Amino acid sequence: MKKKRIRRDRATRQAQILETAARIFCEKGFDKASMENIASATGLTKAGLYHHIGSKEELLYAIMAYGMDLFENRVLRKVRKIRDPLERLRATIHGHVLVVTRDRPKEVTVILHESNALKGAWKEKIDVRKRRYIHFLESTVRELTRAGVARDVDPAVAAFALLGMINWIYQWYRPGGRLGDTQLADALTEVFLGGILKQPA
Amino acid sequence: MKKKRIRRDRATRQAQILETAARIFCEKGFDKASMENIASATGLTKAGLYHHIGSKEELLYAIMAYGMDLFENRVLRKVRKIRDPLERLRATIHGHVLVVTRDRPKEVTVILHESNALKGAWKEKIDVRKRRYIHFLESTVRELTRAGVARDVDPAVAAFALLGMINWIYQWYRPGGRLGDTQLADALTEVFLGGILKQPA
DNA sequence: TACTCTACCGACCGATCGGTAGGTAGTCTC
DNA sequence: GAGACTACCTACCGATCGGTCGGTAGAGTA
Repeated sequence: MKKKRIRRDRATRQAQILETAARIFCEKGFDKASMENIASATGLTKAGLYHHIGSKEELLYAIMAYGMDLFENRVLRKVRKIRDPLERLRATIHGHVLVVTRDRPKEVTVILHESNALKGAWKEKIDVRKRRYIHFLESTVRELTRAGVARDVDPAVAAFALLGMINWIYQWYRPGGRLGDTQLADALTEVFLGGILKQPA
Repeated sequence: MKKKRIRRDRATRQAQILETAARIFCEKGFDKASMENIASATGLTKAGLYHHIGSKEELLYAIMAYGMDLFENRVLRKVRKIRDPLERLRATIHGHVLVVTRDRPKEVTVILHESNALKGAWKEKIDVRKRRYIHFLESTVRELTRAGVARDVDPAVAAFALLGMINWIYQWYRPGGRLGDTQLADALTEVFLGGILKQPA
């Protein structure tokens, strides 16, 4: 019996490949996931998969870029408009935590865990976007310090401390457990703001 | 011209292999580091390397176990004796940060980054030791809450927030930079304690 | 119907991997 | 000096990998 292969149009396959590859990279890690794994999970052969993508590394880049798009559209774009730095920081933490726990855990996990698998120009393009976010956090902290709301904390340390808290979540948090995602977001907001502000919120 | 091979005794080679392999796993990642890489960096052939170790995975386990030994001896063993929970927590944070930044960055990085490369019994043995540390942190936080010193924060969230801050350090901190390691330890202590205590220290 | 476009496949390639069998040459013991 | 021990090497194996080549079949167009 011959396997029935399904033909799809370009855009549909591209989306399906990104989704599937993100899942498999996330489960097995970039190096241990073979292109054959991804191809068959997509309902294609390896050669068929290569009709749509250029290389394994390009596929990884596409997943990361998609994850960054999502983060920037869903979090950064909205909070940049907020004038009050305290409210801006609150909204950022809340949004970031929810992206990590609820929206696109696979793409985010890949970004966090496989960043060293990317090289050269591709790595640089992702790193630039990460750095932009760090600077955004740092300058928000600086604003709070200048306004006398926050203690005189090193903005870089504060930014990386926050990033560490949030980016570590994927290592332990499992949705559907005892802790809800908004609860987690609130708790982390409280810890971080308590840590840098002069008086509790 | 024949290469002169150097003979060493068991213990010396073992230590040298662990050290070298930790460096290479750390630089290239577990999957991309080949046994040939490690062998030649040790001054051996691959077969010569296999005279000393059982498998690539066992080597990874040995590195992680060594890193955990170090952490437990240098941090946990000393702070467990401290009666006052606040002082105990302070000493733990300080010690943990210094292990990550100063003592054994390579072994620690391997533990943090390659934990999924281990499987079955080996993974479980490392995970048990990690979990013991988490429980230690949680119960210290619980003590502080019961004593009325800390706010009524979820001990698990607090523990993982702290772990996230500290374990993220290896992603961005470079020794010899603007920031000293004790400075960093103090700053993170301040942020975390400020985040969970009722009043600033 | 004939031509084109494109999504896809079967079969294959060279490279590299973790790991091993069997031998060799120093060193230690008596 | 004989024998045992052990640290190590040369040469090799089967498996798997990322990637490619030369097609093929179905849908769209004229």
